[in-house]
Amino acid sequence: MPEHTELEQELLAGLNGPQREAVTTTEGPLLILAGPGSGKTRVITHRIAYLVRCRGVRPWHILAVTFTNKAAREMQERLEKLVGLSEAREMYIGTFHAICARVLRAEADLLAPFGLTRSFVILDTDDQAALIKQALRDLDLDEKQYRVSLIHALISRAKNAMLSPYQMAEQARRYTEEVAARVYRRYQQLLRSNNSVDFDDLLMLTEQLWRTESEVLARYQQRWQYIHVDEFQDCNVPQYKLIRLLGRGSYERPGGSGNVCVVGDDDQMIYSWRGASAENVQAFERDFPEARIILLEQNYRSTQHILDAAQCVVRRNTARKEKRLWTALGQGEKLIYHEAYNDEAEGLYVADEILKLLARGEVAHRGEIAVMYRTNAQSRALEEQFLRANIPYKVIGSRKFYERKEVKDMLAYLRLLLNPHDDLSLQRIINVPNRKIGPKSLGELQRWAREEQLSLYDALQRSEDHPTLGRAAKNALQQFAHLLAELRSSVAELRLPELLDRVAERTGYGPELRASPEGEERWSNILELRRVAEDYAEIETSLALELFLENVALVGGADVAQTGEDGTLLHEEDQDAVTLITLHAAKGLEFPVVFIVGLDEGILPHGRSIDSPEQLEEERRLAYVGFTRAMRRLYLVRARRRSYFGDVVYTEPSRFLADIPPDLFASSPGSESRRQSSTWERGGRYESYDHDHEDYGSRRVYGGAASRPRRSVPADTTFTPSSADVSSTPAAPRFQPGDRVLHHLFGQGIVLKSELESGSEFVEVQFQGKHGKKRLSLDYARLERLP
DNA sequence: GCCGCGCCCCTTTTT
DNA sequence: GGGGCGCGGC
Ligand SMILES: Nc1ncnc2c1ncn2[C@@H]1O[C@H](COP(=O)(O)OP(=O)(O)OP(=O)(O)O)[C@@H](O)[C@H]1O
Repeated sequence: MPEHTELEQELLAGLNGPQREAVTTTEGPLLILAGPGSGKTRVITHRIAYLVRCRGVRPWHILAVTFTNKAAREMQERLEKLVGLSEAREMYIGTFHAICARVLRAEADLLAPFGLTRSFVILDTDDQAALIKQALRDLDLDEKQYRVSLIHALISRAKNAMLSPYQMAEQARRYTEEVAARVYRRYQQLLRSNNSVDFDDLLMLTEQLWRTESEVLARYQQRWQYIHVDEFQDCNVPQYKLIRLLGRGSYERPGGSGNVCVVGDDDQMIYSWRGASAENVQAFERDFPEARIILLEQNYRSTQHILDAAQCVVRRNTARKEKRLWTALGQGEKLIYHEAYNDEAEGLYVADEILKLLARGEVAHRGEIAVMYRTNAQSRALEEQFLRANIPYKVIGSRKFYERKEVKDMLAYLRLLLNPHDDLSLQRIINVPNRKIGPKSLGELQRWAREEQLSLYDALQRSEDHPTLGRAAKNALQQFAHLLAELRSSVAELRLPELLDRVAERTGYGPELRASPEGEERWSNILELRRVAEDYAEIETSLALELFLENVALVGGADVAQTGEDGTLLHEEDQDAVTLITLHAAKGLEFPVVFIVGLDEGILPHGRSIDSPEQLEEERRLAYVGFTRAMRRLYLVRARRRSYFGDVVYTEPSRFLADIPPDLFASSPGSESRRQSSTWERGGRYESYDHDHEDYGSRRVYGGAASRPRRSVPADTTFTPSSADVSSTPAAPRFQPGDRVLHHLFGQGIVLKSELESGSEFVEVQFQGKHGKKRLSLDYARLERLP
């Protein structure tokens, strides 16, 4: 078939030898171990495209698993480009948790033994904590002594090791763990009586279902015949077991296609705290002994200086296999190191530098820039400066929006409509807005519900029969019961966005917020939530509710972008923005320009990891992951003082800086920041030139250890950007006025105009229906041309 | 029953 | 810098 060869040529054209081998080895297990930027993810996407377009594999037989939502979205987008929207939509691409949620929901009939029904809800972190707290109270344990966060972490660790409460108690190595095992038991009871699951349950229950129900497993083995796992090094035990079951069946009942392609890099293993372990690679080799192993050695992402620096940091880890990694992209620019006076100045420096990059045209779009940090808390200092400098940015993985009270309240209503036995949500909103059902009435109702073995919802419906509650309380409860029943019946009548409207209006929550000026912002948040719900308007409402709530729980909603001026929330595709992201979430991504901030002892490596050699190695890998995200320019930034929980703390430079040979650094760009640049004196003493010269001499310097190899001055040459660095973008517009287009959210539309602006194409599209006219950047918007 | 104040702890990292 | 929680005043 000649088209085949042509297609094949096209797909294989952008691949090197070993990559081609990986892509065309479509049958049997495949293990790809390779360093960053070597095209592992590219192999997965091209392999999938090859399967579908050259080997005639139907797209619904394809499964691709990622670890973060962002990675799943990126892969979906890459595949849409390679195989087209309609085919890509038929594949299953998602995180383990999302896949498990989908499986469990689909197998609703078999959930009864687990104490769940189809309408189970996935609890977010806060709700999980609330249940732990409840469990502690039920067991008469002191919350001060047994901190919720600690107990929660211990329970989660046990669940990820697939231990039952009983097994956890047996294996307890300290008293706290024994107590946690008791809490675990109660916590599971509470979860189930709420008809709810936590994140760990999703994995464990699916594994259990597949392991015990062989016909069910067989169906999924039939369905997903080509399995791909990205970032395999971060698999934990239940996740690996899922892959094994799907690809090879259980020891007792072998099965599955055996077509399992896993790709990973042990130097990028950064989730061992979540149960990831290098043992999974060994397990894979044991369980799939015939696996073809392919190594990739050429890095296509970064320039040599960046790679060198990254490898110098990770090379200090013991017990790692050295991998060859080279780039043909040339030496490239040197790294830029900057030391700021404090964390505020750190943010200011980054913001300034970004403005300069844009002004000089060294970077065409803000989207080419990412700022990475170790802890989420570090984003605030950056955000403040970005707001001041009017730099649009987006914080990836920020859950802030979904943590707002009004948003949580609305979501609690929605969850209750789906799953009336969600006592947690009912408790939350029974008196929101105020309907005179205070803690006393609620407490009495709960006590009674427990006594009568009713869910809170059923108890509410029958509150007339309550023996002791007074008339006023009963009236209030009855009225609320009717309200809920009425809202529940409107699920059948309304689309999801309209359902949200009805909830807001009928509960009186909307009117209350709109009535006061203070409520205005909160009301606009509810409108924002409604906007997210609009994506589900076309789907049958009860299914839409399920999907919407699942998405909120697992994805934490859209990545939130914020404009400079007014702080309004905008969605990702709406504008060109700088990315703010944790090092963890950045794994698998790449950006032309990367800033890593907080290269301080205590931050990176994090203070909690400093005492343990294993954890310190993980910090090193984290730095490695961060460095290797950069394509052509890498900034390493730190602050000498930092506010920590309010008070000021002096920091020392990260020990990782000392691992980088000084000749890989350029000086700070520009003359005015040269004043701020810092240097190490010959004696290893650290000295700074900006602001003041107060003597902090008693503080120790540079990693604190005199024995540390000391750095000399990073060469103090002026930084000159090379013209080759300016990224090139197409000179001709892709769309013309009159073109018919399809957008994944807004549907069909007609291009009104198209213009090129600093190398990016912007189109104005008139969409059909309520979306109306929109201006989109083609750098972000996914637009398909329609014939 | 509501609200405001002050105290405490908190921070890894993600689903 | 901030969120949760308990206490005390209205
Ligand atoms: N053969 C190739 N020719 C040109 N570009 C390539 C080739 N292989 C990979 N690339 C490019 O290199 C970059 C890195 O690829 P990719 O993200 O797949 O690497 P990776 O191994 O998954 O990296 P990481 O481990 O850091 O996630 C991408 O921009 C990709 O398009």
